[in-house]
Amino acid sequence: MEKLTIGKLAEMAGVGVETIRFYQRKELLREPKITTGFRTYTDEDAQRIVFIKKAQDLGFTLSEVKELLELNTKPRITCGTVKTKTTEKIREIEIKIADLQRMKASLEKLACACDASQDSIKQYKVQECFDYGLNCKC
Amino acid sequence: MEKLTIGKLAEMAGVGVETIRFYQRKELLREPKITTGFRTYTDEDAQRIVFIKKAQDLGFTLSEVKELLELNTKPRITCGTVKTKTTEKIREIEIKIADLQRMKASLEKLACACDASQDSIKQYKVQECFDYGLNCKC
DNA sequence: ATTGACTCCGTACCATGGTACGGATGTTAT
DNA sequence: ATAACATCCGTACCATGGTACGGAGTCAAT
Repeated sequence: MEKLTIGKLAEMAGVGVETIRFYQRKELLREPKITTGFRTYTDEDAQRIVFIKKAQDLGFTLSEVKELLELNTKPRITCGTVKTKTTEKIREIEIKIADLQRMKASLEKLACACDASQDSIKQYKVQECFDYGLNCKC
Repeated sequence: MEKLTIGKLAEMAGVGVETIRFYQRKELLREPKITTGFRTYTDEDAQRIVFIKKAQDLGFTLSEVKELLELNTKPRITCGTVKTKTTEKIREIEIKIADLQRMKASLEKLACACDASQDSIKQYKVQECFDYGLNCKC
């Protein structure tokens, strides 16, 4: 297992040094003991950061990510606990997907309205274009 | 055209008074002259706020909404401009949906593994679940 | 042993999208 | 005319997710 300084870790994980310190303050990342003046990190820490970033990209907030990560680290975690948390997250994801699909549908109507009447739409204000798009039957 | 106080406007548009003042500071909303001690607003202001909220619901940030609204004041606004911005948003949303669907599939495997085996659960880490999916056969 | 790069640490600051406070002033109803 | 309420205005504050600063300590090489 490699020993990494905070700078190396940051580079490996593709984040800034300050971000790592921020995650430690937020308890998303362990704070290793200072063995020799500086802290030493491992590959696992890098993987954890990469995971945080990935989950974040998927629309999870840092506190949600923290919850997810706690599924691993909590002692005496039972199958039931994992399943409950996981199922909760699945529900949340489903809601997010539904929201995004609703947004997408509205935007598609808007885009379609723009296609439909190239000439006449030019006269419209943006608001009207939105209204037209949102009520458009295409 | 009705004369509205800020309170009436807020009520009409379904936002707080402070939100209106905030939008004015952000130049999303005009700041009407104080004719008689208080500012007077019109229906158009209400419609503008409603538009802002609508666009926000579609995933536009306030500065993106501002850009959209500025298309009105600029000459030769084309539907194409709106369409380009809209299409960009649609792409963003599609990517988010795809990511969430991948994540959901991974979490479903995890939940399934919880059902399948009580002993092996400790072997599974959330990260692995996200990264590679579980080796679960269910 | 000194330079230069890196780290440590607390703290301040940034953007986003608001929300709250509170004293002064204005309007409206009784 | 006086109470009751609304508005005005600057400013402070909130959460989220970081980013930057600066003095001090540490490490590794020349």
